[in-house]
This record gives sequence, structure tokens and C-alpha cells, in this order.
Amino acid sequence: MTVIALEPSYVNPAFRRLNALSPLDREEEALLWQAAASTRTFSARSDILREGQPIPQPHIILEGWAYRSRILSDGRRQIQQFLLPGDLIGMYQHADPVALTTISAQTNVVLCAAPEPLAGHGSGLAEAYARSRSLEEGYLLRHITRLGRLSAYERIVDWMMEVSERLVRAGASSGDSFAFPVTQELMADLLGLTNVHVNRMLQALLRDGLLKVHGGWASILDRPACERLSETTWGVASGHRRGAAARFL
Amino acid sequence: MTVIALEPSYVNPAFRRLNALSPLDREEEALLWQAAASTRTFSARSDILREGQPIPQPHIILEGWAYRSRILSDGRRQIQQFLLPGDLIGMYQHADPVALTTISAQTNVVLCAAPEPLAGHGSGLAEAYARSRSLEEGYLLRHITRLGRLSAYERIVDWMMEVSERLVRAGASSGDSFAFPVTQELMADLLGLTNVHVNRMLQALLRDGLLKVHGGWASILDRPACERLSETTWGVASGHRRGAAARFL
DNA sequence: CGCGTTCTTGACTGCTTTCAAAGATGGTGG
DNA sequence: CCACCATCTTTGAAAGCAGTCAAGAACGCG
Repeated sequence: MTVIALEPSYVNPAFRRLNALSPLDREEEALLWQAAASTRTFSARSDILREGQPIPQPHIILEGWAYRSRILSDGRRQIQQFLLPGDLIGMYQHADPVALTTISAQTNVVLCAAPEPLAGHGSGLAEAYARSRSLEEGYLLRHITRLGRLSAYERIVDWMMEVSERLVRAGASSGDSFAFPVTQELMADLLGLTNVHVNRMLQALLRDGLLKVHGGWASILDRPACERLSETTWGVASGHRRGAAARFL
Repeated sequence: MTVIALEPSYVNPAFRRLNALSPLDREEEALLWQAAASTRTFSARSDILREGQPIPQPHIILEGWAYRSRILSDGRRQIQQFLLPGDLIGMYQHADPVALTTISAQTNVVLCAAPEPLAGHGSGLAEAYARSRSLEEGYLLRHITRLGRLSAYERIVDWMMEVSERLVRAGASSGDSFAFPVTQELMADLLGLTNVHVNRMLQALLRDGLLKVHGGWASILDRPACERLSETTWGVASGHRRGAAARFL
């Protein structure tokens, strides 16, 4: 359809991701087009939002990579998550929300306001937002597991698998190779490592034929092997080491 | 007032916490009393909910300690967070939510259903729920920073300060000493350490006069010193190591 | 009082960090 | 088109924090 050909290209990732989370009706699509008509661009390496600052309204990332981080008083930095095209920013539902972390643009980042869902109507948009929040909570929980219990080698693989999945979800990548604007120092600050050790592990991963991260691109060389390693992340059974009988909610 | 004297005691933590997050009106209070009239109890060391299982409706913890965790296929366990009295479970706003992690009862745990907020009315309850979710996201982000960038010694202090704050918030503790039903093995699985190392760090913390954790109780011996250590958690400035000029959202 | 769980201790190993310096890369302006 | 500069990557050697393994002590519940 011609209509699709006329869509502003930068809308696609956000559109695809939300629509996949919950099908949107025509009016909701229109809301998104309308919102995407007025964008805001942040240049690479600038801050989009600072911790403690009020959030005027939720936004959607149309294009670019950003991250949420905290810097300790002695200079240590922890990146809590990366934000990719289609991700939501500041989607809180209480009065006067405030940024819980600083959000920084790694590449140039294009944002638009997240349209308010239509009340008492096809709830596709509200549903998509809610699912997106759940998904995000899942990523945070997974990152906690990654940091607490995986080795450096495993952390890198597991996170790359997550990035790959999220890019596919937004339709921003279709395969095992994608643009990857992340320095080794950033990966280190995300994964609780040092840049030196990240460098060594990336070499090992390349040597082992699992991953290639080089020159702003990443390739998953051996997806089955990566999934096998990353699959350790998948839980089972009871949360107790020595559990009693279960009787669920 | 006699009415208050007649309140079931186990309602207090949840009631206090929610009411502090956003003032509830009389009808909303009534909803809570009503919900708390029918409780569900889980015995210590049983699972309340398993990863992947559908969540019939959100619940409130009236009493007891629980935790969310994931166990890797090789037996490694990561506890993502502890759930304390007044905390919410499964507060998702999309259709057919599913548990993102297993939730296990550490002590006996008493739950009740979280009442649906009254539509188009004093939005105190909805506001309290939303604020609770924000708070929880903040705790997850802080835990990520803890795991990624704090030493074992710092992790323990920082987490104990969080627990203390959360207990006070729920009115379940008023001071620097509180019941603490957490084994060293659990702390290890929460903080990404081994039980052996947690043991050694707790000894060091006692020796240094910061914390005493013993016999099911915890005491903060030197709160200023603990806060100073934990304060490293407080961020500053730009998220970038070498940042450009900021121009915020 | 007895048994399982939890805590404690010691010696040894090893993954990851630290520090420092050299090499590669990419964008910019002459 | 190339020199230049900041940023990013790579390397090596040494140190350290935390893990592993194993065994004994203490605790708490029935």
C-alpha cells in the first residue's frame, strides 16, 4: 500500500514494536503518526534527562541508542539498561513523576511524545504501554541475574542475545548482524566489569566463534552456542534450595 | 478511636505504606479493610507463585517476608528482590499477566487481594499503586548498581539501609533494630556473593561497628557511617564520562 | 536430647582488576 | 589527501577480592 510507503521511516521501530505488543486500531495509529510529526533530537553524548528531574510527559524513542545510568560519588558508573528504538521513557502513571536515573544519548536520539491512550476505546495503546512496562521489568530482573550470577564471558553473551532480541522486536534488525554503537567501556559499565576485561572476553568470544563485535557492528556467529550459554538464564522449579510443598496463588 | 483499635493488626503495614504513598479516602480505606478480611497464608519456604504462571489478580503482602528469584539450570540462584509487608505482587495493567519470576515465602506470608481502585473517583488508591510501582523500579535499579559496582562490604551495608528504609516506610519497624529472617545464604544469593564471603563481611562489619546481624535480628550500629558508605550510591551530574552540553527533555 | 540447618574457619585457587603504555581508529582541518 | 588529535582498543605483569572445598561448631526446632 502506498500509505505505508509514505510513512516517515523513523516511525517504524516504535510503531512496529508497539503494534506487536498489542494491535492498534486506525485511530491509535493516527495518534502515533501525529505524535511522530513533532520530534525532538538529542545529539550523541548529551543527557536526555537527569535523575531527580520532573518528567513532563512520557516519550518514545524513534531512533538511536540511549542508556540509563548512575554515577557514584567516587566516579564509578553503572549503566542500568540501554534504551533502543521503540522503547518508552518515563511511562509512569502517578502525579508529578521524577526521573529515577539519568538518561543519556549514546548516538543521536530522536524522540516524540507518547500519545495518551484514548479513554474507553480500543485499549490497544494502553495495553501496548502496559506490556512494554512488563517487558522492561523483565529485562531489569534479567540484568540483575546477569550481574549477580553470570561470569564475565556469560554476561556478554547473554546481554548480546537480549539486544538482538530487542532489535528484532522493534524491527530494527532482522538477523544476527547489526549496528552496535557501544564502546567496550560502556559494555563494562553495563556489565559490572572493566573495559580491559571486556576486551579480553570479546577476544575469547571471537576466538571461540561465538560473537564478533568490531567497528560499530556486532555479529552473532554461533547463535545455538550463544543460546545454550544464555539459556542458563532460564529458571526452573522452586525458588527455594530446600523447598516445602507448593500451593500457589 | 475505637475503630482503629479494632483494625486487624496485620492490615497495618500495607495500610500505612499505601496511605503514605497517597492519602486514601474513606471509601478506599473500606475497600482495603474488606480485602484484608479474606487473606491467604503461605507457609515459610513454600512458593507463592512460579515463573510463567498466570497471575489471577494483584495482591498485597500483609505480613511476612518473601523474595523473587530465578534458578539457573546449573543450580546457581539469583534473588532479585525481597518483598516486605505492604509490597504489591503482580500489579500489572495488561491482559493475562504472567509471573516474571518465582516468588517464594521466606517466613509465613499473609496476602490479600489488592482492591481495584474506584473508577473516576478519588484516585488515591490508583495513585498509591502507581507510586509503589515507581518505587519498586527504583529499588531494582539500585540493586543493579549495587551488584555491578559495589564491593561485597558495600553491598551488604547498602542493602541493609534499603531494608531499614522500607520497613520504616511500612511502619513495620521504627528504629535501627528489626527482626531479620534472612540467612546468610539468602543474602549471598541476593547480593551476588557466596555464603562464606557474606559471613566474613558480616564479621568485618561487626568488628567495624557498623552492623550486627545475628540470631534473626539486625541492628544498624552506626547509621551515619552506614549512610556515608551507602551514599556512594547517590548519583551526580551527567551520565557520560566525557559529556557534551546538556539540553534536557 | 538429637538431628538438620546454619554459621564459622582455614588453606588454596582463580577470575577480575589495576596500572601503564603502546597501537589502532576515525573524524577534522589544512 | 594526509597529518593530527582525541577516543577507543589492545597488551602484559602483578595484585586482590571473592570463590571453592572441606570440616567442624553452633544453633534451633521438635
